[in-house]
Amino acid sequence: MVGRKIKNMEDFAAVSGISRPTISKYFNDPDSVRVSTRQKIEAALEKHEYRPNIYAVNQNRRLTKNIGLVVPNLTDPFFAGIARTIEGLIIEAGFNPLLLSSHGGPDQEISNLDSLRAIKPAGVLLAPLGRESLIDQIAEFAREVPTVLFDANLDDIGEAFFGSDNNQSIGLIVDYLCRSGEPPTFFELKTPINPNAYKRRSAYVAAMEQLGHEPQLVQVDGQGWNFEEIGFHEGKKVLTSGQLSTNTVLCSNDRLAIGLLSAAFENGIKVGRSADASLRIAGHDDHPFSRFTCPSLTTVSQDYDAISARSVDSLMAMIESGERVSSRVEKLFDGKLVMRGSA
Amino acid sequence: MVGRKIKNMEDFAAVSGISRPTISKYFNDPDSVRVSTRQKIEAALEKHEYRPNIYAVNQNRRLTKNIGLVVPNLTDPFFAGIARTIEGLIIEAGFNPLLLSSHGGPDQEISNLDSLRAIKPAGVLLAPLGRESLIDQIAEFAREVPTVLFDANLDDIGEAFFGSDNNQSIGLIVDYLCRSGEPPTFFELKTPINPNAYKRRSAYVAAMEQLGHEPQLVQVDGQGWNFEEIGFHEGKKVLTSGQLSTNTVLCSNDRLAIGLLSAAFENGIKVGRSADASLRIAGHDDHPFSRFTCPSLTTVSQDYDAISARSVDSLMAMIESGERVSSRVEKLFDGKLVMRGSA
DNA sequence: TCACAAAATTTACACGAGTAAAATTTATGA
DNA sequence: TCATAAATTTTACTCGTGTAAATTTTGTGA
Repeated sequence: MVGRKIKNMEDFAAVSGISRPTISKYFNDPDSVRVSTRQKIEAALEKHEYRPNIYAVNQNRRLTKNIGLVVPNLTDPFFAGIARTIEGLIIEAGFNPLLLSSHGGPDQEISNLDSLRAIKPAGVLLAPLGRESLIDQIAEFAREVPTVLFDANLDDIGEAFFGSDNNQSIGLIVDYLCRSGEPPTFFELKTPINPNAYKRRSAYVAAMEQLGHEPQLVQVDGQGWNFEEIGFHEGKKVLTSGQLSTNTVLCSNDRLAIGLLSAAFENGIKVGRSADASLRIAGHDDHPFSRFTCPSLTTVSQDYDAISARSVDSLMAMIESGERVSSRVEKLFDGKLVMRGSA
Repeated sequence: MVGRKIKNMEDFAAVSGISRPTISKYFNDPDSVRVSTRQKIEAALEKHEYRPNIYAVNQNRRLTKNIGLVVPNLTDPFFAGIARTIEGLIIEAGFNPLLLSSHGGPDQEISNLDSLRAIKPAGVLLAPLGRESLIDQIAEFAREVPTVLFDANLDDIGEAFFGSDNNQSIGLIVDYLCRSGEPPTFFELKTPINPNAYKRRSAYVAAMEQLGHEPQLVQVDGQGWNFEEIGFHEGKKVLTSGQLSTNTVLCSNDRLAIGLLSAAFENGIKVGRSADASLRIAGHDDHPFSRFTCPSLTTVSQDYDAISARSVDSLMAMIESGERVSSRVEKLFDGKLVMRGSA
């Protein structure tokens, strides 16, 4: 209100009648100063509006309060949702999240790690793309900065990994599909960009074999992250060429399934589990849009609340203890069957 | 490779045989030093791996190289896509984008502006939520920091605004729908959170009246950003209660339309422009998923490449000149009709 | 009232740069 | 070869804060 502007901590110390080091102490932990002085500081704070320059703060602190959060592709609502959840948890823990997206590109992923190095984060949560070629660079980063992986695992990189148990979740839906109709054909990319896709493929094969059915893989061409597009175009080919040996398709992920649903619709193929339908389609992930496809998509949901919570917890524990963990933790969470209209 | 680590600019100056101030100059503009010294520096850079501490840099620079980018909701693929485009443009211009999402909440929006204040950005690109209650705070922010608005306008706030011409785009699709069938009913939220929604409502009314039809508004309840959900639930009610006086519905945005499509499907109503369809549905925005709905969604696309480019350009011009513009610029871009299966 | 510990203050230095002014070197052209 | 301007170096100060050590003040209990 009054007088000249407060431009630094010294000015603020002057108007609040407290020494600068004590002010500094207050901002690092308000409870570390005497109650009476805290009240003085907070009274002054209301009148004068001051807050520490974060650049000066971070330059001098041993460790910043920044946490990096890297997701493969923010354009995918699935990851956007997860990012939002994790951001919230980081803030709750008193840190500043810094969200970066690799946009599906390995180069961008490395560039993101470089940006993170520059801000000297206390820790990083990374959902890697999983490209072999760059694993060494990621490994080196994880050696420099406390890093927790989620969503996709990289052997022995980072202090911990939290993700979904693809064996369990794929097993679950394969089992359901077999019980309720013809065994599923597996629809996926020939060369997936996501490491989870490979796990799901082998999980499918294993599940089918265990149930005494022969696995049927339909592997289509396609690059990049526009899965709906790929599912649509390649799905059209598959549907018209008679490649499907059963009336049931399990897609490697929901976005492929959304494209395939669209292809089926355009070809006049009725999808669903009703008597007059000729095709069943199921997905994996419980993508935010899966509820609103026509018909709504039967899928498996990942327990992303648990994955997010454990990832953040484990990173925080590491940061607070100041030590790297001795043995790397890997924890896989179970998926849940989400039965809807399409299968 | 050799010897001790480079920990600051002084160390690096030593190993490269150049004085520290010259090194500093180099990092601010490599072309500002003699070619021969630039080569020496770059040679040393390859051997020794050093880069300036961004906190120390930003503390001392008059102006940081940070550009804030605030979008209403990153979970919406529409905004995620725009954010990605703009981020790219900011990087091209030699600045560091800092992406923040308001998550649809006015409080988060203000909190984002606060975070931005802390990093002292050279400029900010803001797509505001448009809540009346907080306009003063946003206005104050825009006075402190060079700000360009996009997507949604706030009167007289910021140095410029770039967005879509809702009158033109809504006019376009109303015209098309009227020419190709029954005039559309307008499906929207009773109390929209987005200022564009109000513009679209009045644009619809104006377009209908101009064509000699009576505007029909169906305004449904619903809070928040889960438009598909609202479109689905409220759409079901509307479809069963016979509120629609025509067989054509124009939704205020694509996400509502996606929900409504889903509702129609579940009620066994065939949507499209074929003879056997009993309902036409159209949207607005050309949402990334609109191509893959069943049937695919007829809509209007916004020219977001132009909006992004002009927004960034105009902010950069302001930053480089160091001056605020004298007269506020407002530019609206035309939308394009995207004809697909649903109408 | 006194002793004692906890908290605050004073003092001093560090962090890693930007930057301005003066002195020096280098490159360029006649 | 010399004059000249441009680039570089030297020197010195600045930014705003963290933090350690020594000293002083404050609060507490007997």
